[in-house]
Amino acid sequence: MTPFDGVGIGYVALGTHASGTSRPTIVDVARIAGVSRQTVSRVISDNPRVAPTTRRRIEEAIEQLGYRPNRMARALVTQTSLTFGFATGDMRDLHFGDTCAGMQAAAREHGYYLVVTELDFSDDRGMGTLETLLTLGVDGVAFFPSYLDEADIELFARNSRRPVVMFGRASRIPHVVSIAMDETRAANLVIDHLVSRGKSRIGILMNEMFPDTVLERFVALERAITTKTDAVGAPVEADHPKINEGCEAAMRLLKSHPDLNAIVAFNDTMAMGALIACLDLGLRIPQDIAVVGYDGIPFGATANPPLTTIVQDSFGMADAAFNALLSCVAEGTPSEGEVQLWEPKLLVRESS
Amino acid sequence: MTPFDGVGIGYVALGTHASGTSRPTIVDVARIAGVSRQTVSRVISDNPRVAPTTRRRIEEAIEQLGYRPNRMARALVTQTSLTFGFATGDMRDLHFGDTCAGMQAAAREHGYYLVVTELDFSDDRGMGTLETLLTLGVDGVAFFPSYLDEADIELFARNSRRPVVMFGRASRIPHVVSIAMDETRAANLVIDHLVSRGKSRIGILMNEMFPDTVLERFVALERAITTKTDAVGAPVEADHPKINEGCEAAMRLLKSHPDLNAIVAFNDTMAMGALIACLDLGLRIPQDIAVVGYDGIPFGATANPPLTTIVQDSFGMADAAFNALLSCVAEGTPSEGEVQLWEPKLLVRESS
DNA sequence: CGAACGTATGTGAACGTTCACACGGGACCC
DNA sequence: GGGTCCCGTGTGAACGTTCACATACGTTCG
Repeated sequence: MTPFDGVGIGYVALGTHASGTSRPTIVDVARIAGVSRQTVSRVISDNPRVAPTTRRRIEEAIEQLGYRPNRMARALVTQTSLTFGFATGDMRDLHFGDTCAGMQAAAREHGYYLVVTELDFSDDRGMGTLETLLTLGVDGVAFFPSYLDEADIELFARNSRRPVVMFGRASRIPHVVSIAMDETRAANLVIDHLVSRGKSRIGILMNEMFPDTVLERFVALERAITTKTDAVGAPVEADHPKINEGCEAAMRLLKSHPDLNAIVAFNDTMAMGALIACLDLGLRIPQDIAVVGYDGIPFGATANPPLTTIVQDSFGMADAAFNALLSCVAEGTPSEGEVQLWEPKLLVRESS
Repeated sequence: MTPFDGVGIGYVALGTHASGTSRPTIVDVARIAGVSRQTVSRVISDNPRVAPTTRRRIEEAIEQLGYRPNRMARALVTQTSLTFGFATGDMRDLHFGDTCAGMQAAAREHGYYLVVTELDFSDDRGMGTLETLLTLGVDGVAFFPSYLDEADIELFARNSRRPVVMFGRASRIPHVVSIAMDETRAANLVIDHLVSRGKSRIGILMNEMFPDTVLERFVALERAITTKTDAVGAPVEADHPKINEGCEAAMRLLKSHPDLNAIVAFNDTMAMGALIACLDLGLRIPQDIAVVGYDGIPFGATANPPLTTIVQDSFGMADAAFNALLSCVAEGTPSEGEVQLWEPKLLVRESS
């Protein structure tokens, strides 16, 4: 059928992989090249102290055997794996995706490797996953804290004895570098913009998950609303940060507060749900009601109408996270923690 | 400032992590519990052959030290890491995201661990990344082949000596399980539907990347069009599978073929770009032109108008991939390869 | 009552690599 | 010509764990 039929060179006739035959080791290479393991080790770690002819012979042996050094064995002795871990709440959230891509790119550039995993909240709110990452031998961890609170994170940073970077919350936690958007600034951008459009009866759609992370955004928005409009605080509905739930939450919000003329959502996904709800209710966007989201995901541009949103430089923040991990590895983690605050931008489209 | 100020118990006054102090090992636990390493080893691997009192003493020592077994050391001797690797072209593609989430869920359920990475195409079309995954010690690999061709994949499967699952291409490659949607069936669903709507002048928007993967979809569509309409083949434009590029490709397509009354795009993201292009050109959707995508991403529902799309059960396919890896580990990889063909569904919305 | 067995625990070796150090030989210098 | 140095290479130990086997001590049974 395929051009590959009957190839299977080197396999026993069992019909399955000859899994007993394991990969070649450094000793195999050494034997073929007629040198000791250490000399091979020097070649694969680019140590210049090897004679050119020997080096060539070893390289040929490596090529011939298809040898690749075993990272685990190497990590076991060096206590260093050139691997960072990245943990996120939901791989499918595009904001996480951008961050992940940014870290991948930075890692690649520096010869590092990135291991990505989803936090399992049921395992001690996610702590279990982080711990497991460590046992995999990563040199440092960056993560979105999701359900973890400050005490969890500090405990983890202390026990891990590895650099730890946290995204999305601006808390100064010992031994932890946190990288977050300036929520106060973002809230001011949003509310100033809405007020300038004549919208001052503003409702909020929040994420019901990740209480501590969400709180910063919510508090900042409420404060901005109280400061810049006649209202004291704002009505809020919380739900999952997905389209359908965003739609339902917006429905509830508009039912209980029919006088609203603007909705700010926790993220673009919820905001797009809110757009659907508003159109369903026969409201014109933005004349009757304005909708604003957070994150700047590309699909916001295809929404009906295209969505106004707070854009954060996820890619740049990820790059910063990687470099923070790297410099912690080199110079040690700052014991008092460190907070990097990133500037948000408001991307005005037709929904406001 | 925070309630955690001045905690730093156990840290030296250098202002940085005491990175010299490494994590506790099995020997530390053994010493504290007054037993040998092997007895501790038995406890952490749930071996029943340990006296209850001893077990409790050891468990206390583990708790007290915060001991976690080192996966790498364990993998080094067992040659088994309970970890599978997953490699994808673009973390941000939602179709990949669903697959990744599905594998994570399955892995979790079986006590396995999943390591996710993006393929670095510049490193031997992605082979480098796959090889690196292996050196990390995974027990098997699932991946989207992207730029890899059949020869690459077969070579990798042969050299890896580990189970390999490939997504998205229905090729029977020795030692490889491939899991793919039935492209012929999908193409027939799309074209039948369009024809039934009176659309028979159909253009195609393809992904310019990943030639071999894209080819199956393209060939299936062209064959269906030739079979079911008067046309012989269909005009096609290729570009990156993103919104902007989808929009531009659609513009080019409609400029060179103004008579088209339907566009089928490689994925929903491109299709949503096509929607924008059509609206820009003043075409009514679906009256003047119908648009159909592939993948069934949730944002399709928020597009203007909501997008008709081919839905594949990414989550289920991911689950199947995990189980295939698991059974290969247990029973050996089938030497002739195996193809799992999954049934697509057509989700009709307002764009067609 | 001694052999046979079972149960709880310990010991040496191994996994694949690097580190610290040792070794032999040639070049250089006084 | 002997000391010093550098260069290329090799050796034993170590990383943290499990495996295969050994040991010590009961208990059971003919």
